Amino acid sequence: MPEGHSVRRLAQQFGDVFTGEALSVSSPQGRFAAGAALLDGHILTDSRAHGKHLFLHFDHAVVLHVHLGLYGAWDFGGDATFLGASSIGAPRKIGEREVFDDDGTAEYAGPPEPRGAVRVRLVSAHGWADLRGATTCAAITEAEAGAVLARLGPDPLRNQPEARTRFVTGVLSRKTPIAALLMDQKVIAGVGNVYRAEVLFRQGLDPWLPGNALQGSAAGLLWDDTAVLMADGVRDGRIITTPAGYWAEGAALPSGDDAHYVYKREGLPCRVCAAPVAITELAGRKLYWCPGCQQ
DNA sequence: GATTAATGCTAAA
DNA sequence: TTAGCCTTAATCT
Repeated sequence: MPEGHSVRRLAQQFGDVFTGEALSVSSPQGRFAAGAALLDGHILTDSRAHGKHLFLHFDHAVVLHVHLGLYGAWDFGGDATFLGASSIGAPRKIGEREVFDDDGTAEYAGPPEPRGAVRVRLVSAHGWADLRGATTCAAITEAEAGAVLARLGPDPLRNQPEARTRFVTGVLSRKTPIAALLMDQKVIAGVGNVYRAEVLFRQGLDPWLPGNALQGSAAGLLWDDTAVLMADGVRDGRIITTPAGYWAEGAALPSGDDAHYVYKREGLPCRVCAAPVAITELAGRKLYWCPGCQQ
C-alpha cells in the first residue's frame, strides 16, 4: 500500500480540488450504494489524513472514511480548472503507484465510463475521483471518526503535542521487537513495510531488539528520522531513503533500484558494508535488513 | 495467457 | 488463524 505519505498527498489533493464543492456521490460497483446516497449532493468541508486513514468531512457532519489497504487507489480527472487547483502536480492516480498524464492535450468530456469495480465515484462541476480496491470505505459520524483516530498512534506528519514522547514511551514500554512496533499503527501511524525496513537500517537498529531494550535517545532519533523520510515522501510522491550519492551520476531523482538501502534488495550487497541483505518473515510480512549494519 | 506477489487491514472462523 | 479485498506489475509458461 501507499504508506502514510501517499494518504497525506491524497488529503491534500481532495482539499485542493474538491473542498467547498457539492459532490455527486455514487457507487458504480454497488457495494457502497447506501453510503453514497447518504453523501450525495453534500459539500466537502475538510479533508484529513492520519496515518494511512483518509477522512473526507461533509457539510452534514458525515465523514467518508477510507483505508486503501494493500492495493486500493484513487483515480482523478477533470478540466483545466480542476487540474490547475492541484498543488501536488495533478497526479491522475494516487495509490500503490502514482501516475501522471504525459500530456495535457486531452479534452475533458466529463467522467469516463466506470472501469472495473469502482466502489465510490465523486463528481464535482470540474472533475471526478474514483476509488477502487479499498479495505475500508464507510460513511460514518464525526464521533465514529474520532474513535478511529483514538485508536491510532501519533503520525509523524502531523504536529501533535507530545507525539514524539508518546512514540518513545510506546516503544520503551514493550518487549515486542522494534521491527514489529514500527508496523503497529497504535505505536506510530503511517509507517508501512518500506519505511519500517529503511528507517531501521538508517538508524543501525537490530530489527529484533525489544522495544524496552532501546535507549530513549535511540527511540527519539528513530522517530525523528521517520518524520524526515515521510515528509520527503509527501514532497516527492514516492519513498526515497538513499542520498544522492547512491543515485546515477547527475540524476535529480534515483531510479527505483537506487531509492532504498534494503527494501527488496535481499541477496544484494549492502550499500554500506557489502554484506548480503537478508530477508526474514516477521508477522506475515517480509522484513529486509542488513546483518552487518544492524546489530 | 496464467500466476504470483505487493507499500495492509478487517472480519469471519 | 485465515480468507477477502478484486488492482497492478512483474514473472512464469
